[in-house]
Amino acid sequence: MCGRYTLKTTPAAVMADQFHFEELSDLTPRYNIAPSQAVVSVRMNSGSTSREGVMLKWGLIPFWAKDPAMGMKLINARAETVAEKPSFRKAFRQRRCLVLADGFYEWQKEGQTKQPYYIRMKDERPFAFAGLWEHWTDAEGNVLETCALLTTEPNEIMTPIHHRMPVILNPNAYDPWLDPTLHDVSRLTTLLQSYPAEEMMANPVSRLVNNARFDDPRCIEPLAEQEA
DNA sequence: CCAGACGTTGTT
DNA sequence: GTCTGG
DNA sequence: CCAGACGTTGTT
DNA sequence: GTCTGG
Repeated sequence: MCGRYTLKTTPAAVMADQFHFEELSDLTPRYNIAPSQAVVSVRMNSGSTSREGVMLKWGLIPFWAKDPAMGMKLINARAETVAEKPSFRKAFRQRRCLVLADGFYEWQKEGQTKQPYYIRMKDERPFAFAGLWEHWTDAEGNVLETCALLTTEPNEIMTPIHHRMPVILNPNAYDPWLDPTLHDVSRLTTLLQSYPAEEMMANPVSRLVNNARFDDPRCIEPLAEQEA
């Protein structure tokens, strides 16, 4: 699954260039992005063909939910079942998005303890998780825009670490994934592959990352295997 | 008909 | 909102 | 995802 | 054990 990630060396202009959305102003480097926080995403402008950058709260609240606490559970959606699940299917059909990142963490179980790993591209390029977004209105009429990240089978680099991994979209999948007129489930599902392991690298990191309040470059410092 | 769930990961 | 279970 | 709280009465 | 907060 994916429950923490980074978005660090990403000046707004570079992100706008790579992902083609109107520039967001306040991009500060992040080393420990956690559920419930505002995350940088890209979606289609409603009623137009252009992309827009938007901050979404991580943890999807279905539009029909009575209690927004539901969002604390729905941080991930399984790619294999997302088209049918009541909590996700409408968003899967109508509200797909990119969530921008340049690395993510997974915890490997070692007996009673867990070792965090940091996973990123070998060339350090930012990438896009496949996401869904939703809007929810409370009793006072305040609107919350929330999102969830899709997960899939692990690739060769992830298999020793964890049995799920986030869906990282191939750049040529951005357009169809974001296209609100595309509703063909099999075409959409085809986009949700495990990203090629050859382009990725993983290394153990300090347990400092465990604490979501610790948002610091030390989260991603490689740890030698023997001291892991 | 109404009531209650609606999710993932991981654990057993 | 929509489906399942009673 | 992990960390940390999980309670009341009464005081400041 | 389970829920909330980050």
